[in-house]
Amino acid sequence: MPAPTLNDKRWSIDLEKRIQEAHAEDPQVYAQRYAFNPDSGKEFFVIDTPPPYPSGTWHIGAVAQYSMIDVIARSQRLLGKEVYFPWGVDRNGINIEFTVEKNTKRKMKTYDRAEFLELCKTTIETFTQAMRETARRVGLSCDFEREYLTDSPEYRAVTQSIFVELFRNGSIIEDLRPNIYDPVEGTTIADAEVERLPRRTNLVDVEWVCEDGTKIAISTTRPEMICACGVVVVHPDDERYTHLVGKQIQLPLPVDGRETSVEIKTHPSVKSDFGSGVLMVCSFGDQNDVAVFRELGLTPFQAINLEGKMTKLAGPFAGQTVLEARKSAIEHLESTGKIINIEQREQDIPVSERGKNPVEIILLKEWYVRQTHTQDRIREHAEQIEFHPPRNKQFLMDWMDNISIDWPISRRRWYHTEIPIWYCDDEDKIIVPPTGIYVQPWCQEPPEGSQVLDRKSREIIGSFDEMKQALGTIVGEEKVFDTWMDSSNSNLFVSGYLNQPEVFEKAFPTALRPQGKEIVRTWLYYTLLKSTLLLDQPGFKHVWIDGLGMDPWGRKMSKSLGNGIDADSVLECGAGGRTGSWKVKGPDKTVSLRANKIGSECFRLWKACDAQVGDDFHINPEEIEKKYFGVLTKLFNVARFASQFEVPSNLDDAPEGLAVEDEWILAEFQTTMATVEKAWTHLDIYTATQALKTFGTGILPSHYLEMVKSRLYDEDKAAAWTLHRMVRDFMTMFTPVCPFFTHHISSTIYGASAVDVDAFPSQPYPSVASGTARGDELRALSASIQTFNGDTWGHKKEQGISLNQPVSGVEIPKELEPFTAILTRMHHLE
RNA sequence: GGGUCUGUGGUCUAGUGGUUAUGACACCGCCCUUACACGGCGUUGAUCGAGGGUUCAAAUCCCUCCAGACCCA
Repeated sequence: MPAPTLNDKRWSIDLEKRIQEAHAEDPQVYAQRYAFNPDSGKEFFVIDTPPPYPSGTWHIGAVAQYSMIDVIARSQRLLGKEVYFPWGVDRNGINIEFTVEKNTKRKMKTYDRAEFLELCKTTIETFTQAMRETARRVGLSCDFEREYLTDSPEYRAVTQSIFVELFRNGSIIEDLRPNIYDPVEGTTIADAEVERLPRRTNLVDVEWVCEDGTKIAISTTRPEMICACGVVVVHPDDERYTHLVGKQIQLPLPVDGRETSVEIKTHPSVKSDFGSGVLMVCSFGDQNDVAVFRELGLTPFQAINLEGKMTKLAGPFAGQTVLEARKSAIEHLESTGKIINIEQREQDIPVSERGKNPVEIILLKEWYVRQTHTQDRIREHAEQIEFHPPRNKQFLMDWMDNISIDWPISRRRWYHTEIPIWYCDDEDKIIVPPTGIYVQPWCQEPPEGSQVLDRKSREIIGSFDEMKQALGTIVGEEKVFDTWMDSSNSNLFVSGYLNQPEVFEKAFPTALRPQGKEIVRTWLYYTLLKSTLLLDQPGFKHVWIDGLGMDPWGRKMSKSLGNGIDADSVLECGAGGRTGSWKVKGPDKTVSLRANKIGSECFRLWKACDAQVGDDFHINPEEIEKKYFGVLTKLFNVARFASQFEVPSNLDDAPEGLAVEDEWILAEFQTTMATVEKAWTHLDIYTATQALKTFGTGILPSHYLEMVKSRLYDEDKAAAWTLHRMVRDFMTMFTPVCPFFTHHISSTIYGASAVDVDAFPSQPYPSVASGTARGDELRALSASIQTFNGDTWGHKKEQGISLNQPVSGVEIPKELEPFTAILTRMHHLE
């Protein structure tokens, strides 16, 4: 018997790692395979990959999602596209600031700004390195050479230039408006960054007295805000209070610097059945207050300052923090006998997503991206984008329906992109840098080429270099951008906006935005907003929105629940014979999970096969191994079996004299090929992988191989050609899912790697293709063949005959008459 | 409190009006058969979350409820 050219007895994690290391060894070879080559003449397929944020370990769910983006990248290369699969790292933001504060036990604002920035940079670099390694380990075919960092001067320059462009076209404005503010971290935040946490609070019923002496109770959880009360409102239909509307009502607490009573008005937002049905509206206790103030045209009071302390307005409580003032206010009300009732209540209060601090609404002069005026236009653009799965488009639409205010983009933090503006003495002129130059206005003068603009009209007045002397003292902006202001440029950046105009021409709208569904309202929405405001175009051709990685019981993985699974431990499971074990907190008790071998190929196969895009997926290493490692073993062995037979010198053209079973399996194979090609074209990973798995572990080995074994041993040329042609093309089609597996097999047996193929394999035997009479006729026999084989194996078993022993009394059905010879030989019928 | 999505054997999953509901894993039974025992073959096992409705016909469409996830107030 000839020896197989595939030496390894079976697929293993050590083999996987050997192949992987060899793959990355030569940067030239790597670049040849995976780097973006804009001059290739092929159609572009630019992927706007989600630049991960380095913070310790990379979430296994995100790694799984990322590996599917890689499947898309590789499948598009296979379909002949020039793929740009960038590797970017998102490094701006408050997270790294928190990490540094925690590590050094010092608040950011106690540092020298430059010193703090340096600390952030070195800290984030160590996290970034770990992430690069995981990315390679899971087999991402990114263009690592061109790595981009969102905190690099190049990236930040693009953000700043886009800001200037948007400012000049009127999409960005500065204004004094109520903003959501985190007093602990000292910064404005956007609506999208607010979350809600349950807290116990006191609901206090306070007695207020009307000018006519009527006493009414008003319930509030925020008595300290009474000093900012601008109006007391009741529902217009609430007959209990009709007679009081228009009257003045006395504030129950002392105040300083404002009138001591307010008018009673009506407003439809009041819930008559809540408490007494009377509501005090303060600037600003919550978002509803903001809306009422705006609708009634009231002048807001500033009760809380930037440190989160009460202003002069609060009279005796001025200078206290919000919480202290709340306590003092209750004590004061109690001592004057104005408290009717206090009850403890569970309430969801708004906190900042990053710092978990209760937020306040404060009037601040900030920069905004205008968005309320352009929602319909974004919707029109979204209509032109293909969503995968289509239903996840709803997340975007729902969020857009909720948008009622502009997007505040300025932040009072440091490790972010600086707002590129200098203000002149006269307050009428501002200075902006030239396009493509990164500036830090808090510590730099405007660079050469900067321009002076009119602050109101946005017109260019002249060049800074010429006007310098006349401008007097200039002050650089200290504030920075919201990180989403950077992230929402990612598709522009990777498509070559500003830096490579000739590439951008062909690359935009960006082919694909893959992302998780939890950041639809931020990353996806803001990116679409930008492309609408800047270019009046949809940002993407396809948006691919995946579900979240959950624990084995379907719960979110989190540190506090103790149910996380480390990505590296799964990818390394089985390397060097080391098994993996995970202790995961389940709903009832801690469960110990064990697996012997997984690795990147098995992990990718699992994610590709186990869940449709968009569904949340459960991550259980035991299941990954049990369900999918065997598939790799099987496919490996089919290839190993094939490798012991000589590879025909001409694999492209079919030899004369194919047997009927060869034609039959080729008919089946070509149907699978058609399914796979269509699925890869439509970014449908699940269907492609399922089709390959079903064919490769089912009908091919169980029926065809068993049938033609004896012919192969007899050195039958037609059988060898059929088998080798199928194995080669199978590996090619499968390469997006398991690149190292298929690379190894194809280059070992056929001398050419499947990962380098840049055209989908052609039909090996067109005369039995889908739609041909001959092909349909043969495929119609598949069920019969499988049934007949199953019955015959079952019959032998019943008779206690081993499979290689002759058996009598088995009838071959009429429709399988053409297969009589081969079936007789296969089952040793007599 | 509201919205969106999801709910199919023990586990995961296919199936968007039409025979007896797909497949995988697990379980159990049998088999070392010249690629593979990290394998092969086979048997169990689901009133398709619950209830109601539309229809000749419902896992599939509609309503109500329950559970979970995500988002929002």
